[in-house]
Amino acid sequence: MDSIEPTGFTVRAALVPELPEVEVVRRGLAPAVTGSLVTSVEVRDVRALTRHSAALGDFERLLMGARIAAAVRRGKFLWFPLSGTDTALLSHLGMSGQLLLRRIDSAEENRHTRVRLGIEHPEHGEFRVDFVDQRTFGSLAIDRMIEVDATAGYSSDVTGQWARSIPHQVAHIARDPLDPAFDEKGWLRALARRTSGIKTVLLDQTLLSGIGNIYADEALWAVGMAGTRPAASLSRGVASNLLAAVRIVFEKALAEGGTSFDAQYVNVNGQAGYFAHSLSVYGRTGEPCPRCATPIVREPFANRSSHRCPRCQRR
DNA sequence: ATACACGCCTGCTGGC
DNA sequence: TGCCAGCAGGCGTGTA
Repeated sequence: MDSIEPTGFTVRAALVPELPEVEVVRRGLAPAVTGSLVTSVEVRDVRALTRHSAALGDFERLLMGARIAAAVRRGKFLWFPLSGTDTALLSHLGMSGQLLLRRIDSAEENRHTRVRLGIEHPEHGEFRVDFVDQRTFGSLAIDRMIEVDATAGYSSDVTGQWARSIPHQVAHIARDPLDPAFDEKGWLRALARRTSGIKTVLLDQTLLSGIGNIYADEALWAVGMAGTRPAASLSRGVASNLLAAVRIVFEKALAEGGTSFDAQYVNVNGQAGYFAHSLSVYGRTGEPCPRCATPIVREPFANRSSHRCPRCQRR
């Protein structure tokens, strides 16, 4: 599925969705779903609802006939508040999830479609939204919104009433580094208390959200730091530089991901869900470091992998 | 409070 | 040719 050009730095692949990918999905869906009525709900695989609590009621019944008020994201969580209720349609794409917007009469089919929604927008007309997920780590749910203190903060790209509440399941997730209200000083203080490696801390969604294995490796390469370095050993200045690198990596990926309505239909490969990535170390084992040409190494890390330039990122 | 192992899941790849 | 181990890895849970 993933294809990597052997001589270049650009990867066109359906990699694990992290913050930029989820934000591209959000931007792609927002114009069609905002203000739309949910006209049909088809659950093809109940495993796609593992995040849904039956105690709240039946997923289909709660969603059918609802009107979507907004498309909101924090970190890798994306949700759609439902007008006139204290609930939202919540999504997490997991490892391989996609939310694909199609014309209602589109012939596009995917064998991993787990949930299909029909929606009707008052101006743009009818669409369907397919939740496609090969590895089924992703999930949809109807979740109750809980009020949040203005100072406790909340999410990105939201104004007005939707900034006052957050799905229950997202309450423990920290703001992401693109959120203007992200608490950088608080993050720096948290770093100083951590004995584990900086990469582990970057991946901790309760401290700072949106980073996964790919962008953690990329940001660490950008600042020339090994992920095993104890988090508490970073000076405030170095930690700030690392955070800046995370933001740059994210912004770059966002720019490459496309932000248009049409991006949901067709992308660079003509296959929705794919994404162009310019990666320096992730998945480039044995290839030359873009900075010093030393071969990139892959190392075991917490039951997965880390990619690192052994020269630029000395332990 | 913090740290870390584990299970969940499908499809592809490489070695024998 | 077939079989199987290994890999991709986010997140919630459980344990120390």
